[in-house]
Amino acid sequence: MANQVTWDLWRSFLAVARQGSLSGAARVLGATQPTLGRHVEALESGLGIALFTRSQGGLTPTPAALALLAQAEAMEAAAASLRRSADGARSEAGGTVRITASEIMGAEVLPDILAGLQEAHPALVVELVLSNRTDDLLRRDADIAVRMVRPVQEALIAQHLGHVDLGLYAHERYLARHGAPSALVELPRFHVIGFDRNDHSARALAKGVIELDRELFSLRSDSDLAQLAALRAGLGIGACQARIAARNPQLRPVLAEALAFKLDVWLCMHEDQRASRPVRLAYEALADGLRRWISG
Amino acid sequence: MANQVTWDLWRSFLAVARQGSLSGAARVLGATQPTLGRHVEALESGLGIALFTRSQGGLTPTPAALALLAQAEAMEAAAASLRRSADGARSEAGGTVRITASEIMGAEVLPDILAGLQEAHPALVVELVLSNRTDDLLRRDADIAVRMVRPVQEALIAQHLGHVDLGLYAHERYLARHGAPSALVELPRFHVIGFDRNDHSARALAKGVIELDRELFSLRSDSDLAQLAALRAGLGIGACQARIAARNPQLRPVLAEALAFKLDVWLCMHEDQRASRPVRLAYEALADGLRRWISG
DNA sequence: CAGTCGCTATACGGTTTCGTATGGCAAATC
DNA sequence: GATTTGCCATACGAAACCGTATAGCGACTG
Repeated sequence: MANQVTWDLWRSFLAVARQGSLSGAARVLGATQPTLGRHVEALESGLGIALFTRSQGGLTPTPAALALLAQAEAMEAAAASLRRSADGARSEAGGTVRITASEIMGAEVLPDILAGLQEAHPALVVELVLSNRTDDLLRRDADIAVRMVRPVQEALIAQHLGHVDLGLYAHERYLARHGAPSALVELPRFHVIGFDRNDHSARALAKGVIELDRELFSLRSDSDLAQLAALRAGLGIGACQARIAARNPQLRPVLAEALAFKLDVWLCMHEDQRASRPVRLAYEALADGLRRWISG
Repeated sequence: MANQVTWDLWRSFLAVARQGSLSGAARVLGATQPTLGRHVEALESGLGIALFTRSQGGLTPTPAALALLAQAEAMEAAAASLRRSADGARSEAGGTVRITASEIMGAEVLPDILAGLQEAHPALVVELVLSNRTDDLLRRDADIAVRMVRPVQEALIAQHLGHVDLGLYAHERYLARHGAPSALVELPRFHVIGFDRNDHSARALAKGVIELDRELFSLRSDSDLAQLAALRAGLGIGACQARIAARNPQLRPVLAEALAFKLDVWLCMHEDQRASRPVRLAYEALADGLRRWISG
């Protein structure tokens, strides 16, 4: 009853909630099922609330536990961040750095840059998180973020690297079969590849340039990579970075004079991580590589 | 050597780093000095790095430890947030809610609103953090934030409540002695109260309206409350919310027709906390009270 | 329908961890 | 200059914790 709620109990709580069973959590944490059972019991008694309903098949989180889950994950992210930083401080050359970027940047642009980084510093381990969420950094899910919007948080070091040009493209096979629109108003008669329900990237992309309506698209996907793959496969007309399109000569610009966006490229990291050598190395490599990518 | 780095070790690390001694940390955590010594030892051996240099007077953090400190604090904030949420889920009426706001709002506007909340829900405990930093919420240093800028993070629930009017004011005693400026260009000849080194609020306040130069001010303070106090004491001309100025009839508007700002008022909370009853109660009370304050 | 699998709950012995007590050291104090 | 204070380091007994083993239950399978 008067038991202390130690931080470790939260780790056990998180594992049990994720695995759905004491046994599963025990396997993940390298402990045993009775131990996890005791931890959950201690946490429940320390907090004074029920966290799981026990059944023979496992443990089901109560609504109260579900409400705590996201915050426990934030705590876990902080612990993981601490571990990465400490590992980076230990060895002179090694360490792990966790980078988040948009799907497109992460899959199409960063690999080349990271390959060079890996070659220059073989002991460096890079973790790459592809996500369009912009709050990975503040949740400490990552050390460095490549973003297309200007970050506003004061605790971040942010650097504007320039901008990439975007435009509409289509595979030459598609254009040979369906022709090409000669004006924006013709677009609805073609197969347009666009977002499904996530209008976030679209909002950032087309600030008042054009009214992007979900209904316009004949192929919808919230995965930018799926959109790019569809574009390459000749399914229709879609948006793409000019430099990425240039790598595939079969992709031809569409309505290039009528429609052109640009996206700013920002590189961000935590102020705290300034002293971390692996993070600094990766940051420099990304800044250098992205600048080179931007300028061609 | 092959020891596990448990989450609790970070709590001990944080306490030792803060207190500067094992004994002091032991007092804070309710443990004993040998235990804290063992924890630090285990953490250092688990991470493979030295965290403190021992001396007879206490323990001094190494640079590596200092680099980890901010992240450990983030972890602590997450743990505290978990505890608040759990406490709120336990009792039907009670719980603790942590609110952050700017100094001015927190000292001049919120107390009245919170008094009403306290009266309606006596078991509710309110923690008020006055800070102009905008990242308190994401670091989980608070549950609810009253901010004057639009938050951009997706994980936040944000509500625009309206805007407050700002203008320049001065005490009638000051005006009687020094007169009042009749145009903006005359302002440098008067005593102007403004910020010291923190130009953040100024940037948000005067977006292109007027070039605010630090040299313009004859009284400089980064504390908004100190600025307000100086204004009330008749030290010179300074910016103030119109409704706050109206409560003190001796404060007279200066250059009201030439200079008028407005600040948006936003109320934010974490998505995660939607299920938390005390947070929701405080959120509703703040939304209601602030709207009333804004509309007069 | 018997058999297997996966889970939780409980009892018990071993190990880890903690707290108490003590020694030693440096700095401040009377 | 003796004394007190505050600190870390170490040794030892006690308490808490963990893991092993087992029983019991339900669901799925052949």
